[in-house]
Amino acid sequence: MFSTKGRYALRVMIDLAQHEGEGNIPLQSIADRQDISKKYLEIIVRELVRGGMLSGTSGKGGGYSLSRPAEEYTIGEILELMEGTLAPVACLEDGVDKCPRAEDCATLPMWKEYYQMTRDFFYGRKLSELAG
Amino acid sequence: MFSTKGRYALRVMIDLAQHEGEGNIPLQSIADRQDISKKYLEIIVRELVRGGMLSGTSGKGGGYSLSRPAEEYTIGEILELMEGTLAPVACLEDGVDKCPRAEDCATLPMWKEYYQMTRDFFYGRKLSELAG
DNA sequence: TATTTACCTACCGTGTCAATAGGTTAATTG
DNA sequence: CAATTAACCTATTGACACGGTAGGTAAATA
Repeated sequence: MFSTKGRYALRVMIDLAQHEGEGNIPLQSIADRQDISKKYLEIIVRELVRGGMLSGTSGKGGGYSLSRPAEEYTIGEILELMEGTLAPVACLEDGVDKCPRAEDCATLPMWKEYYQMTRDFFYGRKLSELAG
Repeated sequence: MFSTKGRYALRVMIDLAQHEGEGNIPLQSIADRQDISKKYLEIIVRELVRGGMLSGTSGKGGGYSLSRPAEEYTIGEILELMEGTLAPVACLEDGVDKCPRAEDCATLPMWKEYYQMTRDFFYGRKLSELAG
């Protein structure tokens, strides 16, 4: 189950995409539109900045703006940044099979297939599609 | 991310499917083969029994056995029983849209599509496929 | 200089996860 | 009947993440 962190991050990104070209967007206005506590959004936005998704400008006239055009973001990269991974099970994280039972695990192939399907799904969707 | 509860339950079900027709299988033997604490498996197995997946018999010669032939189980129903839901976001649980923003939510259609894909994936797989 | 806004650290209550401990009930076997 | 086997039940624990709040500092503009 995706956490609110991932879902809110997506909504912030969509909101910014919908205001593309309008310069810096103050977090307060995003919080108002999305009806999410600004304080909580600060945490989410900070991670987005650190992940290179957004850039923030301080001071009067400041706010946040997308680092790239909205068409150049995939939903997958945003979700993966916030959730840490899209893997359905821990033994698939990092692409490394660390489980000692991996060789004869009856379920691993299924998990791998599902993981691939999930990545295809979310990396195949652009931010601009959801914002439009 | 699927919890160990769901993953262990799957392994128990597969183990039982692999010993189909051998009568009651004591939990201890499953725990040994799967290298999982029997104590912890008790919790998982209890839920499987309550969900109608297994039946347990007490006493000497007792143990657990599948309630139906292995071909008649889907992976989806097992996972859903243990995890509560396969929904990727809370607002899709129970099939009820309780979110007040549902009407103009930019992400809801995507979550619905992913949910459907997930259900198709796991309900399209039989226990007997993984056990064989 | 005052205002605006991002940025930072810390904290907290709740809940779930994964697991352990220690017992009681039920059924079979000798 | 007694002993054994195995399911069944209740309670507890430590660790951790989630969702959110509080209060402050730094930077940039008017």
